[in-house]
Amino acid sequence: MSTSSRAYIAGKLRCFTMFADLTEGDLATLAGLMTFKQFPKGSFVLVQNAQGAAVYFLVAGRVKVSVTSPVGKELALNYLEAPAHFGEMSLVDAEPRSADVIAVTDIEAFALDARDLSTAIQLQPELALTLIGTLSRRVREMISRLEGMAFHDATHRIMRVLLNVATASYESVGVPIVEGLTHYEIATLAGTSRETASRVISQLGRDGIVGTKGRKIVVDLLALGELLETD
Amino acid sequence: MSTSSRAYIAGKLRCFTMFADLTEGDLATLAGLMTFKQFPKGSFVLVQNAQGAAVYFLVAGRVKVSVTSPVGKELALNYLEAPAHFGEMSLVDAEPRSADVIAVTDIEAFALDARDLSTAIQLQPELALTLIGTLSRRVREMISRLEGMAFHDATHRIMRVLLNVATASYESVGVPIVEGLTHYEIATLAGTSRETASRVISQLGRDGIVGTKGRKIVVDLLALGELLETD
DNA sequence: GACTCTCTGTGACGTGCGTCACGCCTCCAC
DNA sequence: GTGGAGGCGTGACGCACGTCACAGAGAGTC
Repeated sequence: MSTSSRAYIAGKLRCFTMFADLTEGDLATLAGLMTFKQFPKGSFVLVQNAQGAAVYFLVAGRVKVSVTSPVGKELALNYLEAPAHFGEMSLVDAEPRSADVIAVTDIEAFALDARDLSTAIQLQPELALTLIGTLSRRVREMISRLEGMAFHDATHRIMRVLLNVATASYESVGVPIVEGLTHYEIATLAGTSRETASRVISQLGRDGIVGTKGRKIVVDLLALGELLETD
Repeated sequence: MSTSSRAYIAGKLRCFTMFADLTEGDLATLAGLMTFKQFPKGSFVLVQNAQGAAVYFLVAGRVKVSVTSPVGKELALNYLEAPAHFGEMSLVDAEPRSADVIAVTDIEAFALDARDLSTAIQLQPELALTLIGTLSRRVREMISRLEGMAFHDATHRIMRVLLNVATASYESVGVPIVEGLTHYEIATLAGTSRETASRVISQLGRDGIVGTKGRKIVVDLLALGELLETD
């Protein structure tokens, strides 16, 4: 790999907080372990049940993590935005990939092979802790999704999805809005059908909890939050 | 802590493969970081939403990991048998416990506080990898549970629970049997009601897929496995 | 053995929501 | 603009399963 592309990788890696405090030299070495990859919008970055043992550090774009049933039903596990990493589960065990990762936009990522993980961890022990942290967060998320499926009805789950997405949007952009997600995608996040998602959203509109401007949903965070408390 | 109790801890820790190759000295140091705890059958080892930042190394007994809804419905996430560890999710982030851990039998465990984690990892870097491995496995399990809830009906999920438990029993004892679990507990593992679990099990009995001897269920692994394939 | 407590089996009933069906929007391409 | 494809809204129907209810079986205690 050329020195200049290493410098390019190194620059991108700085965006990850876990690498922010590395020396130039260490960062360059780390960069040398990684390979740069690009995927067009819509392509599969990882596919469920395939072999593969590499973490991906997403530096540009947006991906969807999801699983699909034999009969074609889809359940979305997560949407990730750069900077983020995924695929870390294959690092230690040799199990096949447990979900699809699909590029929602054109994306750029760096891949770190499992074989180089221990080298990377020696360079930056913090990496191990970051991975543990990410995995912990994921287990927590999964538990709360599972609780949702086991304890709450579809209506409730749709509302929770809207609240989460709108809250995230409020925190990053300042507006509590859901956009760029179709009703189908909202449904896959809630583990229910497109029709049910549509019905719930219409009803929330009628109740004045959300406003639907064209294909965007503006959420009254307080009202929706309250509604979710009291059921 | 006395030298003798350290030796006792060290002995118990040897049972964990990740500590098997440590020198006596390192193991003793590690043992010095841990505290020994006992809990009687039925008691709560960890409680959901409580603060707490320690991993527990279970050296004797059996625990149940579960979450409970506000209205008292229960969803079992896992049953763990010594040697196993739990509570590792609180090590890195400061989030409250995301599930209850309840002693199913009298248990003994060693607790390692999060503050001592980096010391422990320096002593035995393998520990970090083990934690990553455990967490990965848990994420996988959660994903597959979630798929179950989203894609399959209650009948199917009950059958899957029976198959898993019986298979585990077959591998450890040589007999494909489900025992020590009530129908209620099976239901909480499948995320359904006690009545549904009962009905499914009776029906499987009538179909000759399982035999119910008293309060034990003997499973025809092949037949049940086939039944789960073809739906 | 008798008593008690928990566990199990099964009927009846109601309903949430998945599915099918179909017409109307919205957005983009040209 | 016009056309087409995908997204959305809503009615109708059916059934899986949660819930209530109660009787019978097992297992542990005295």
